[in-house]
Amino acid sequence: MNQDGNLLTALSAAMPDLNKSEAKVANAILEDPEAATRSSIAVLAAAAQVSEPSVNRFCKRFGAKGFPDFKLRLARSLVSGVRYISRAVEMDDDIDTYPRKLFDNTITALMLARDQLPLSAIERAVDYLAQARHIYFLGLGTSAAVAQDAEHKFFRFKVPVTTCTDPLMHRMLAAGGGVGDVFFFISHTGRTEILVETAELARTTEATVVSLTAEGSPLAAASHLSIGLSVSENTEEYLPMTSRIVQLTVLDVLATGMTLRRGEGILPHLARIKDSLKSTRFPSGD
Amino acid sequence: MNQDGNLLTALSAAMPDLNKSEAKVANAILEDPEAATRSSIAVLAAAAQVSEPSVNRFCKRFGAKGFPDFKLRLARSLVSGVRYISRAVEMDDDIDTYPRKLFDNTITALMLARDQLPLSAIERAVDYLAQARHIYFLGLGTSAAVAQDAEHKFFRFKVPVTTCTDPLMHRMLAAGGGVGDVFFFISHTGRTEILVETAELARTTEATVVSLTAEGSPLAAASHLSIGLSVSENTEEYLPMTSRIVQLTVLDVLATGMTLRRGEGILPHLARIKDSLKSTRFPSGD
DNA sequence: CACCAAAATGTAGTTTTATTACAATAGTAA
DNA sequence: TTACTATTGTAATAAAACTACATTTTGGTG
Repeated sequence: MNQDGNLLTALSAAMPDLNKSEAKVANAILEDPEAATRSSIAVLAAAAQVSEPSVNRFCKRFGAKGFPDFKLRLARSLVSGVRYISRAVEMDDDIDTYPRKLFDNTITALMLARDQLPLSAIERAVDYLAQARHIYFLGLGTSAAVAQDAEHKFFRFKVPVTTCTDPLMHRMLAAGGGVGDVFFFISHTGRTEILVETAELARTTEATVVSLTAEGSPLAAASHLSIGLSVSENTEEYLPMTSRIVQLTVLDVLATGMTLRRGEGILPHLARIKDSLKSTRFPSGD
Repeated sequence: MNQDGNLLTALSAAMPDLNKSEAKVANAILEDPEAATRSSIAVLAAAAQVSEPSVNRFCKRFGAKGFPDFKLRLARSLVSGVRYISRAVEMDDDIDTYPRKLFDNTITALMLARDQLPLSAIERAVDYLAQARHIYFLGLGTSAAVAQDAEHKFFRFKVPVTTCTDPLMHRMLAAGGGVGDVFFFISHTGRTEILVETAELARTTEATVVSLTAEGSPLAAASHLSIGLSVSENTEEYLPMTSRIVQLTVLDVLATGMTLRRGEGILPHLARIKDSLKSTRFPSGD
């Protein structure tokens, strides 16, 4: 798993589990990974303010044979050209700076999510969705847009899909849930009271409650199944940004899972839906 | 910054100009570059049947500071080739495969977009948006969800923002456009007839027409300003996937551009909006 | 063909770098 | 507090890379 999983994301992900000197080393590396690949163990140890063996132990902890091997892996991870230390946008950033930062932050968020994807939860979610008689995507605020996007994906599988943004409507829908209904809740924080209450209400019925939300949140607790995303709040200064992108991508994964579950047979159907739009468009060159 | 020309290619290219022992080293490396990155200078020298200093000289000849530096560059060259190839999901992919593929494809799309971002168009778009009296985000299908997301971002800047998905409503809104109105069209293909017609209608008014769509598309042509995204259709088998993610990220960039344009003064306002949601949530642990 | 550069390659020793063994310290539970 | 464990550092050792210089090879010349 070390072979492919990006080392930088592994570092950021492991941060909480590291002890003092290990954390120092991790920080020093994340600070300037490029420089780290060019440094000797002594230089890096100095930069991190720890002893050389600490750096060495750190490397081994991450599955490397030793420091040189670690540097090699690091170099490989760097190829993508992403700034891993998610630098926040500053007020005096110019046009050459902030777009790149935003893209890099988003890319980093996706890489982190990719490396800690709760695959078994996803698999079970696909099970539920594939067997659903009716799917309800419920979200508020930014997540409402995500829910709308999900609707646009899942109706293609010949399942009735409903999205709505009215919390009162949510409650009524939830109260009316029955066997085969899947209530799919989407929430960044997983702490929005009305949404959690709606989830609890849905749980009192025969319906299945699935959520795509923060790990360990009240909403996750209220669900039969939760696809837990570990949220790095710090990057989202004033505008919600990366979290919804991750959510959308997870929904892509679920939709793809549906497609695979349905087998080859569904492909002509999907193609037909896609082709139905052709006549609404100006002919394309290619 | 880096001499990014692939090192392996450079090696093969330089072959004819190399002397005997250098050629031996080159061959040994090309034989198994992966192994070369893991070997010490002694091992590689043995494999190439030359002395260690020969290997060292060889490295310097190719612009490296020394053997370790050379290995680093080699390691980089080895990944860069593969990284950017996006792999399509196959019908027999399993849970360990397709989620990763989807994430990788999305990440790749973002990296590509990042590297060819039309910065000047973005800058001008921020100009328009910052001066707008009213912003209309118009999109259909998947792009409707993107438009909705945009609405959730831009209303925060104290500008009236309208989104709607009804094409007839679009037309009426467009027809009523005036000075200071910005019609922001979002479309993956840029070829949807009704949308292009609406854009053309809006152009007959005093309003400004901006579009986030495929480069060189009819919609782009119909706009005062177009933020052109080069679309790689091939990855999108049956469901639109990566394009909307890129669109969303570009909208993040625009929103951030707005924030920067407005200056520090806007920050308390953004914070207030964010805080307004606090009371709707269960208290968080941290 | 012998001879002499000049280039190429190798040898051996030096320096740098990484690792290991072990000691010291800090933290934790009895 | 004491004893135990986990963490970190010190110093010695081993490994790797590099340099200076010796040797060989190559190619041209008398």
